[in-house]
Amino acid sequence: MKKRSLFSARIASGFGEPEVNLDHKDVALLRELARDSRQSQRALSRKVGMSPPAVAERLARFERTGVVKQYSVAIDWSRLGLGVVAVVNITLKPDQDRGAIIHCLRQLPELEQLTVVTGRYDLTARFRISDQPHLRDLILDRVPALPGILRTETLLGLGTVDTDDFASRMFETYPEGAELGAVPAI
Amino acid sequence: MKKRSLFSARIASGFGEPEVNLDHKDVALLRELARDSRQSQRALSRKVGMSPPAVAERLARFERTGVVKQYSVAIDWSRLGLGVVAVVNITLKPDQDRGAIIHCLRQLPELEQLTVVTGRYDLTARFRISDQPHLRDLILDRVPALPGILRTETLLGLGTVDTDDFASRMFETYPEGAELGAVPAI
DNA sequence: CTTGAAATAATGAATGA
DNA sequence: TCATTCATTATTTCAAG
Repeated sequence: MKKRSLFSARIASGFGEPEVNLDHKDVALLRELARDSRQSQRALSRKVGMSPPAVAERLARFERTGVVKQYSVAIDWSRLGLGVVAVVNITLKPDQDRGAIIHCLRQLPELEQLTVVTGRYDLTARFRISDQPHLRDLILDRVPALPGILRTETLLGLGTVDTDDFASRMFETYPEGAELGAVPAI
Repeated sequence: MKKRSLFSARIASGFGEPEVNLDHKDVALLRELARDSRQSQRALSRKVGMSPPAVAERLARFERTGVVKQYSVAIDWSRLGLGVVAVVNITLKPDQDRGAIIHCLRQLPELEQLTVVTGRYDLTARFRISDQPHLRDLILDRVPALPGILRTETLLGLGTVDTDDFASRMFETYPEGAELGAVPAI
């Protein structure tokens, strides 16, 4: 079966920003950063077989080209009283301005993810909350109060797999010797 | 309006792990880490008004108590040829073992997020793909081939707001002087 | 990209609040 | 008990090859 090229170098057809080409050492570096972004350049240099200045230069290039948007931290929200996830599929009123409602939804601190979609719904929002009263307050009071929403459909999360480790897994799919840019056929 | 306590100290009702108590400096530290997790302990110590060893001790405590699961990196996937998101809502066959299908879905490298839910669907999956052929291969061939899936409903992503910055925004909602654990009423 | 020297940062012990 | 200072060790950065 033909392998699919994911990390190929091409220009994104006029929209957005140009794509970036990565070599094996870039992928190895990103894999290590995805695993632990706080390790030193020296530790990284040992793992990918380069000198520390070479690592520093590549990290700077990642930031310059925008491949790395930021170095962040994965929080266990259940330890901070925000262990409940609610997925809310939203249908907007016809001719509703998406920008306005998106702006309003962004004001809600519980919003974890908001995706504009085509299909059965117009938006899918993912909220992180603490408990039933919190859910009721959000779904029955605050979200319906927003202008332009025709109806919502709430799914209560029972557990999430793979929340934060897409990057780790994606870069780990490319072992040291593999052909760059090829996802193994499943 | 009553403020909702999010970061309160309590035991998570017998399930999961105990919750963790944070003070103002913890929140300030997590806010800085969410903004840039690669900055030095010195830089962190200056920003939160502590000595570097005190910062080191708190970072170690975050990891020990599990509040921080890992230090990660936010990738701009559109720069790597994975700029398209597809949300797939999945209904399982009755009496289907969730574990098996979840295990299969996890094998797909394109899976970015998988949430077990109650409501109209049984699972909602979020995939990251490159283009139309990739989407067709995934949605028409590989996902339906998985055992136990009754039907799927695909939403094509047109754009995502707030993918990675939930932590930043959540911790920024708690400014220096604010009462710990209170989300401002909207 | 690598090497080595200078600047900067992390770690741990001793100490004071 | 907790945070700070200081000395030691480690890392980052810069210049040169």
